[in-house]
Amino acid sequence: MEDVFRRPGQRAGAIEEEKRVDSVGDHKEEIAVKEPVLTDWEGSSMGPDNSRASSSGIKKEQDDQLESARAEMGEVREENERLKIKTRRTLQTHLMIMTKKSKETELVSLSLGRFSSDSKKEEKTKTSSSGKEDDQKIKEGLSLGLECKFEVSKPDANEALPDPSLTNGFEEPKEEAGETWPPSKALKTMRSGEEDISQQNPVKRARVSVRARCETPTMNDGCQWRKYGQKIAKGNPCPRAYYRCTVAPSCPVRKQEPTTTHFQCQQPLWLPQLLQPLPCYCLAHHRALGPGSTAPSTSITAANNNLHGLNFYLTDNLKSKQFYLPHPSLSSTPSCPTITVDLTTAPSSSSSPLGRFITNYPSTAPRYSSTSLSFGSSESNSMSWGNNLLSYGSTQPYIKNQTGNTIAAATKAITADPSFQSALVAALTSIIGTGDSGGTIGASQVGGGQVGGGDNLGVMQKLKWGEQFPVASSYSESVKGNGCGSSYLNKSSTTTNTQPGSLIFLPPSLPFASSKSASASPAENREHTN
DNA sequence: CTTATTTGACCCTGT
DNA sequence: GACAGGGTCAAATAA
Repeated sequence: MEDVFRRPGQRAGAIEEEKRVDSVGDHKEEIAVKEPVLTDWEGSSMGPDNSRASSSGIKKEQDDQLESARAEMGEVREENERLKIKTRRTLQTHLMIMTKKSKETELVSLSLGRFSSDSKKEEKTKTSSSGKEDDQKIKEGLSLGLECKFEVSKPDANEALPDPSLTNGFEEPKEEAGETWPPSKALKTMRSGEEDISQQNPVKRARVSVRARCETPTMNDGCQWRKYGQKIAKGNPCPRAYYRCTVAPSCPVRKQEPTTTHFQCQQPLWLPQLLQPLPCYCLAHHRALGPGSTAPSTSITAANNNLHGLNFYLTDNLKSKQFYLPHPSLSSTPSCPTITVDLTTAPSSSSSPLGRFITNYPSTAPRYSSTSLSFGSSESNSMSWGNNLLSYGSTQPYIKNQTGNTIAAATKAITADPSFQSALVAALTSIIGTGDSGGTIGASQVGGGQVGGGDNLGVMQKLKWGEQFPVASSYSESVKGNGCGSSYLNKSSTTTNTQPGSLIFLPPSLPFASSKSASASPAENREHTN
């Protein structure tokens, strides 16, 4: 019986156990109540049979029995009390875990709601709603609006869950979401590749958690989108919505997104969610794109030099932009590596020299210590994450400030792992999206391609009209002729099958030279004919 | 009345 | 050339 109490299971089970504890207590109290009856019975039954025995002897015997029974009862009661306390503690622990989990879910769902295309409807709903609960919700929304944190904080590692099934339950939805979202053509391709990887390394998906303060009340990407079409993509139950930017009448920027966000509340915050609030590419476009402007050759460099943050350089011919991730931390559980980028603190003023990257690059490192991050060889295309929080520091055996490492090596390392590509892209996108820079990652250099800085449109167009990137080409198959860099940005997130929106820069009236043809897109044809 | 959204049809591209 | 699929247009509809 004690074993039952000393093996607390899940919450429901614990409650049940508490009931059982109570019932046991009742039972023992029952014993206590019955005790006199027993003695009465003994006395009554023994009375006539032991009439010859001395009454004092019988009394002694009864007293002994009574005392022993009482002593036993006391022990049982103590034990019962101990078990009750223990069960309560267990329940409290479960309750704390559940509360924490619910808070996480809240964060996720609320943050996800931010990029919902129906933000106006949400606002309407919120404002029209009444009642204390609704007010509370509104307050939550407002507070989130003032400081929106895209954060999925996993339970602390030291708070070990009593039952692993709790963790499993938390991780489960993402798989379901992946399954309920049949991928499109490109996704199939990507998934097939990823599934192969995931079969070999079943739990190596990187999760990016970005903590960022939002300067504006709404998590707006700065563009005003107008829906102009909707289409059901083959193999995708969710129709794809087409939006065009209406900031300017002639704005060529368009984007496409899945029309439903239902699934998003079912899963932790993965890359696609982070990518959904698209940064205002069009603003950069409006700023950067002038008549006769040319597309600069742009490149991105990921650098980490101070070991306390990530610095991303976006450089082009004219200028370079540096994006600093103040407090990135790479944590992981055995099932899910997590990259946490804390943007809530002020960036350091220290700038970094170009050309450093965070990683050493052992060519043959199949497995790493629990506190190290490293990149596997390109053959295995795998990246292993340790069990503990990964931080950049000089003490890390594989994470060193190595000036000798070239960017090529870094990009090679990144190229080796798609999840890290996605993570990096997501991080960069989030940063640039929240920052005031017009810089936009057109396509990630992490795949050996190019990235747009302030004048990213040229790169976008360059991407769109022809030049394929080693990574982008594999990720944006569905875009086909439109190898749009931003499409890659978003398509890259389709590795998790949530099919985020993609952004398309329609060809402006600029005579971009293209390796393909000048009429790569139907829209362009139409524009020319019209 | 204005503006935004929906939705069927059309066009283009790739196979 | 036929077909499939994606992207866009534009009339109809809703707010």
